[in-house]
Amino acid sequence: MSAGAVTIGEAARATGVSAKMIRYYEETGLIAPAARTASGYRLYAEADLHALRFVRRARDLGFSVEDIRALLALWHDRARASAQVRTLALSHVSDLRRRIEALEGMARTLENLAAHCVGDARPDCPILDDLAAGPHADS
Amino acid sequence: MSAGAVTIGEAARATGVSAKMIRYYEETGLIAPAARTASGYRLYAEADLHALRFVRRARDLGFSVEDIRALLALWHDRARASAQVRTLALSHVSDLRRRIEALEGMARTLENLAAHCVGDARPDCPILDDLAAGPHADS
DNA sequence: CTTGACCTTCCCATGATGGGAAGCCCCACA
DNA sequence: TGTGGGGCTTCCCATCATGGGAAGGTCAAG
Repeated sequence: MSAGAVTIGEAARATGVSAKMIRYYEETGLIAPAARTASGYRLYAEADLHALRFVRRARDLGFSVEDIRALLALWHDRARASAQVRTLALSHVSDLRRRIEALEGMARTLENLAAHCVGDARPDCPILDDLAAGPHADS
Repeated sequence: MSAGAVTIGEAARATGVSAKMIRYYEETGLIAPAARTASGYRLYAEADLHALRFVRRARDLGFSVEDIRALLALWHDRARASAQVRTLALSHVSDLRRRIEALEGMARTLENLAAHCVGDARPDCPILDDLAAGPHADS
């Protein structure tokens, strides 16, 4: 099949995962230790690149490295139940939704405050007034 | 006026900022070094607590410590233009909105994938298939 | 005077990433 | 055959905001 193994720089270019991160993933056991040349260079075969692309895609979807560890295990487990994958994905979605709500709350509050701030050369500013009032119950 | 100064633990309780963080904020110059008792205990007067509550509120609204540094400066500057505060706040809002959009994209993608995954005992799983396909253009 | 709760400083860890130094390796070209 | 430049190796450090914990001093109540 294809030419065979490539070095870490080419693997990085081919997968969108930086060489730094490839080494880090190896060090933390997320991916298997790469094969090495006689002189110690890491070598990546097509299957390794495939795994790296998997990791990259999962990172793009916001999964933590720990989550990806689980996803990779499921990927490699041909006897997995798709329910497990689905559960993992949906629990990540609720996490995302929770974070989105938190950020939404902040954005809404700030937009409200900004809407009441004339924003001219005068010093009067409801935004600072709000901050100065300290921690709020919410919104 | 009020009873005077309190120790760091009471300040933490009174402001919702942990003692650890209070020391950190002092170390990094976000807040002024606290007064000290003869034996070296930090002491916080009402004005200090006010500043800490300001910081806490700003953190709750997602401002970075660096942003808060600017906000505190504006707060203390009685000649400030409210426009400056407003600009800072709105730029933070766009940052929040950008992050929200990124998370939304992830959540939507995962929900789509999950919707196509039967999630039973069988191994077939569009979620893993997607991940295995590697980095995507988007959505 | 003891006890327990508090304070001090100092160091370490997190998660995922990048920066950079020192030193080895490999290929192409002269 | 020698050399230059680019790529590889490992190792250490920084980020950002936060917490944990150890070793040791302090304070107030009993």
